Amino acid sequence: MRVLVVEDERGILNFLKDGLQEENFAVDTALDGNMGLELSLTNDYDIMLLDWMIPGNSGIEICRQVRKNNIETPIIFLTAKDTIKDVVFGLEAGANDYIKKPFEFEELLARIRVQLRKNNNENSELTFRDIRLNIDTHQVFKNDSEITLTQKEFSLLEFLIRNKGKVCTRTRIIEHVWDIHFDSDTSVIDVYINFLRKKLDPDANYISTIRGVGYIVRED
Amino acid sequence: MRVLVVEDERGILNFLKDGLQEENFAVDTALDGNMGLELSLTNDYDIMLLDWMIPGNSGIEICRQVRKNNIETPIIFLTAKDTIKDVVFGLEAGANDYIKKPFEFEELLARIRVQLRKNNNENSELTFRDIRLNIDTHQVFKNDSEITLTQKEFSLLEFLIRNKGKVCTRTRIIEHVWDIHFDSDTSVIDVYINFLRKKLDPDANYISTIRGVGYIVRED
DNA sequence: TACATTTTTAAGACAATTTTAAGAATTCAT
DNA sequence: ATGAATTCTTAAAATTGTCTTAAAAATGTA
Repeated sequence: MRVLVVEDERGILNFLKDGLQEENFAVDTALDGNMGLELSLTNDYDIMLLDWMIPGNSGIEICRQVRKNNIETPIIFLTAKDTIKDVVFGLEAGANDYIKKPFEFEELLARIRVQLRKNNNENSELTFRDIRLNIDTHQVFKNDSEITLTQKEFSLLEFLIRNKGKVCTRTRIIEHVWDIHFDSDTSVIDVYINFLRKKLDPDANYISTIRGVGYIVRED
Repeated sequence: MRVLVVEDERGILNFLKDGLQEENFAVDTALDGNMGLELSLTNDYDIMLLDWMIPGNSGIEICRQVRKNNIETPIIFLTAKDTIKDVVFGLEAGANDYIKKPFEFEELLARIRVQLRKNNNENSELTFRDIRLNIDTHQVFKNDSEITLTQKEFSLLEFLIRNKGKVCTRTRIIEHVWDIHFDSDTSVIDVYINFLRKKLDPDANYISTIRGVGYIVRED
């Protein structure tokens, strides 16, 4: 899951970044509204967190622009207490939720999950053929027997399954799972696809390669 | 838990509906007082949220009618007015609480819980495998023999058990158990996990580590 | 104040994960 | 069939996260 955080206080920004990365989000950050607007329009995020009061374009301005460009990505505002009255404007501008600073990280996470769940119509369990993947417990089951995955393996599988039936290009994988946004000649994806295939079932074809494009998981 | 929300601003109504559904409430909504009154008298709700100023019967009118029909369901007013006069008026009409707009969703939730709790008596004992943890007496038992835990050890174990079956990330643990809400690189969690493991049973695997993510306790 | 207990810090050992790199195998276009 | 490009596989190196101590700091108590 890829998230954009626009926040001008460096301390809070880092706090959010670390916490979200710990939750396996790929995190992009911007310290001002201009940078934030640019990123929000040129990248494909799963959710955006915007501070209300930031230099350059304000959070609400970014929100308007994003919606004007028909980008439906859920937006959550981070607002200081004295600007809570403006929340109504925020919701009108197309935001999906807001949270008052100072907030608990867990509450933020909960709200993020609410927004992500709406689009995906999911609880915390993803399934694919006989594979069940529980986001909360970080467990993966194949026919009720557990498969132990590392963090990166888990994230990769999660991303593939969330995009079940769609080809995941290498670029999108490296962006969403590894948070790398520049061209790099790494073979780390290949290696991890290999890890996953081995762990899921060395013989079955759970993850198909689309040569020159990427990978895809499909129901039968 | 079933809740009725009467509110004429569609945006706020949807916001409330979504938020409450996320909290596992069954939500009925009405956009005006007439509809609201009809629902309130013909259905059996656990709690009602009434906007003060709505077309048709006002919130306070609904409240009076409900009480006149001997319905004791807790009622919370959502009011833009914040003068003491209005509050007194509302409470006299039979409301149990009120909340000023704009309000924080968390605060509303808290107030709802207060009302609902009046009918519920909570159990103060948490259990996990052969471990029993009594919140009131601050005692921990393993198979009827007591284990002495310090404050922090107790809090940590309580948090883990309350989240039984879910991964507790370091961020969440440090927020809930240590009340630290900023980035910090402390190893205090590791140390306390170690304390707990030793005290509970040095050999058994009560608390599992999920590398790169956090810790989790699971029933077998 | 002195003492015992609890909490926090710090650091090295250790283990697991992640990344790199390079040769082998496969695929595809010609 | 051949060569170029792409992907697979493996092993080892680099990195990171966790565990375990021990000691320091803070807190509570007689």
